[in-house]
Amino acid sequence: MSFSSKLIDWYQSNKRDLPWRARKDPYAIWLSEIILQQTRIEQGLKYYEAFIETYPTVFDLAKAEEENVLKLWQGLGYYSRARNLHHTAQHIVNNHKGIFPNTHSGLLNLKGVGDYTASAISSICFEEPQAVVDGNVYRVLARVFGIKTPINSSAGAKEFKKLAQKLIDEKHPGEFNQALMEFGSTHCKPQNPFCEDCIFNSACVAFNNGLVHTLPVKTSKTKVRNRYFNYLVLLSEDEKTILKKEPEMVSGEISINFR
DNA sequence: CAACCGTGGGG
DNA sequence: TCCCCAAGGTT
Repeated sequence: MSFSSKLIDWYQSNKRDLPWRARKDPYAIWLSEIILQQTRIEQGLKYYEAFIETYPTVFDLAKAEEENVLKLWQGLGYYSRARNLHHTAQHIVNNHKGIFPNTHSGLLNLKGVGDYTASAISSICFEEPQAVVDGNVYRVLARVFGIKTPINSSAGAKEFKKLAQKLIDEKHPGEFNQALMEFGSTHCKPQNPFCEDCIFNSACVAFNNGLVHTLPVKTSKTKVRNRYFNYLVLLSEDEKTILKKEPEMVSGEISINFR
């Protein structure tokens, strides 16, 4: 049985009942995808409900005041998403008669829509086989296939997109994409994944080599941290610093000799 | 490609 | 308290 078949079978019986899964119209899917960018489903859920209720169609969103859109977005973070959302709704209404582009490349032209979101919309709404690669997909593929390429590198981005694209079920791309993300989100979790009860554990490279907690690999970016050091500087009567360097000084240690 | 954009939750 | 992570995109 293929990777995609096993995955989709798992999805059929394990998927959560989420409101946007009941529809395939690009407005609802686009709205949900923008809201869910870098946002947990539990957090985005209320906002999706509020937006779809307040602005049932792209026309309603387009004619809203930006101020009101931002007000409804309040608390979600990444506020440029809200401005782009409103801007794109007006663009769709004014230049495309309210009809969303129906291809991956067409969707990519919309503000706030990158490769991930264009792939999600085109696969879910138009059955275009474009693989999504989000944090969940990185994790699942890195573990199952034992990929050690850092996910936050350009090489990693290419490699994972290529693999996901190879694995995708071209007959059911939307289903496959959602299944892969759902699997990563609720089963192949970052911490304490359910490896003992996993459809891939006989083949999973990470599971069979003790790498589950090692993969995916992420290169640590140099993060700025405020550190406070206290120095004691001793001066002699003639303003000379009294400090003697130790030979063989260990990096990071400072030695001061008093005399 | 690094930096930046936000908030909430978990370890 | 601190760091990581979350259905990413833009500059």
